[in-house]
Amino acid sequence: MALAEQSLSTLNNLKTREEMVADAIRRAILTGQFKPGEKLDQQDLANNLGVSRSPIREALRTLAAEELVTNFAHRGVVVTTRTRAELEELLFIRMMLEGAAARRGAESMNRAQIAVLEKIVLAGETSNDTQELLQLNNDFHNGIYEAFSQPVLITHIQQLRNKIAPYNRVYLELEGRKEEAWAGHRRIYEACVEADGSAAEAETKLHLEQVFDGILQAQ
Amino acid sequence: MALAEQSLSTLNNLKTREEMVADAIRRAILTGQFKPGEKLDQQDLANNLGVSRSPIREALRTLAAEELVTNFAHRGVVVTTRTRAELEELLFIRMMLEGAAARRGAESMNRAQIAVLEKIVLAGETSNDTQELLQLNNDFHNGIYEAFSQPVLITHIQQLRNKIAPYNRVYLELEGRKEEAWAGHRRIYEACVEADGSAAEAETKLHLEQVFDGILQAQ
DNA sequence: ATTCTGCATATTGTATACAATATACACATA
DNA sequence: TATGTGTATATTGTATACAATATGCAGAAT
Repeated sequence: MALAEQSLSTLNNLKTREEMVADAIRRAILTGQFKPGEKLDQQDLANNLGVSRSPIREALRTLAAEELVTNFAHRGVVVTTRTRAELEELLFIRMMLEGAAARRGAESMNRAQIAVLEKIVLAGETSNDTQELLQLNNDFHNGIYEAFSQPVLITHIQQLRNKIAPYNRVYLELEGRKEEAWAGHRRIYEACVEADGSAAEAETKLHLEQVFDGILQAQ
Repeated sequence: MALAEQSLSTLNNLKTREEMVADAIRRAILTGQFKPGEKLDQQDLANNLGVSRSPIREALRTLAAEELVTNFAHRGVVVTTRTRAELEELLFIRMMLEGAAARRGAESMNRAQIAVLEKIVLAGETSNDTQELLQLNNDFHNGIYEAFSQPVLITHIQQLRNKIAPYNRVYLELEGRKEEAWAGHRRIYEACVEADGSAAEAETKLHLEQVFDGILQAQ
């Protein structure tokens, strides 16, 4: 094994089991492998991931604080389910934060960042794979938000999106929604090209409103 | 022991040790008993709270996800410290969310809720005890936000305030800040009386800006 | 004197053992 | 049959034992 690879692997192993377990379960929830309402058995998780219940339990506390799972004392952990009203609240908050972030992003993007964004838009407009589209959607928004240095805001937005993620998988498969979403992305992209913060904010809010409409419709 | 008391006590004991521990440590951080940067020794906590390390560790994972503490693998947990830039970001987010919440609150408060708010304002204007003023400040804002039913938004705001709490204790002791803060509260209160959402939002943002100015000045 | 090396120690991370609670089912009772 | 009660069982919650890592200091090397 090459040294570089070895040290890289060693670095990865520096992550504790608790961290790796939390990442694995979080990923499973975000990708829809574990669905809302599904019970997560600690011993099963431990067996599947090859660790004891200790790091499993600690990881579940982390995920519970992120509201991706809900813990019922003595009864177990389930993937969080959300009412329509709760989703609406989350979507409202997300609109405020992402609107503000888009404004700042559009005002501070450089050419290289815009070029990356353009490639993502083109890829999104032509792709038809749901999994890939979800990834491109993430890349697009992150491409804007990472243009400026507000790590706290970005983290908050990401966590909000995670909370909604289990509910926006169905949405993209609705007729016409995919095209609608990427038309919105293109308008936001164009606002970025012109460094027009107000337009970026307005288009982002409009775009999210359409997305949310689809998500709520799918419930 | 009276039956009512007993059953109440039993209900309280239904809380797991992990929950009680998390509450205790969270409270200690929010009240300034544990200060930013302070290391939290697991065994010490276990001894002081009369439990084993297991519930302590799980509680610390919860608090870490809330960003009240920061975990360094194999090195321990410390109360989270924040840079000025991070505080500014948190304050910015809080302004957006609390502004929106104040608008909705002002538009939906009933007479009883307004009467409660008035008492809080009067108490705040006359009190001089820092601890009490912090509590009254909480009560005032919660009094508005709980007037409407948006539990998700309220939770988010509360968590944001918790993240900042360790840094806003010094502020109230700065000359003139206490009066400034309660003058702001009164203006927000008056906007609520008139059910003027726009004014409530504007006054809340103004109020928070002043508070933030004080917090940042104290750093 | 300063820097490096290696070991001792303390603390955290993980596994396992044990206790407490909730659930389900059998059985009794009306 | 329907309802209630008790007990067995499975799962979670907690304590303890053990492993792994980081830290600090003693002593060596320069």
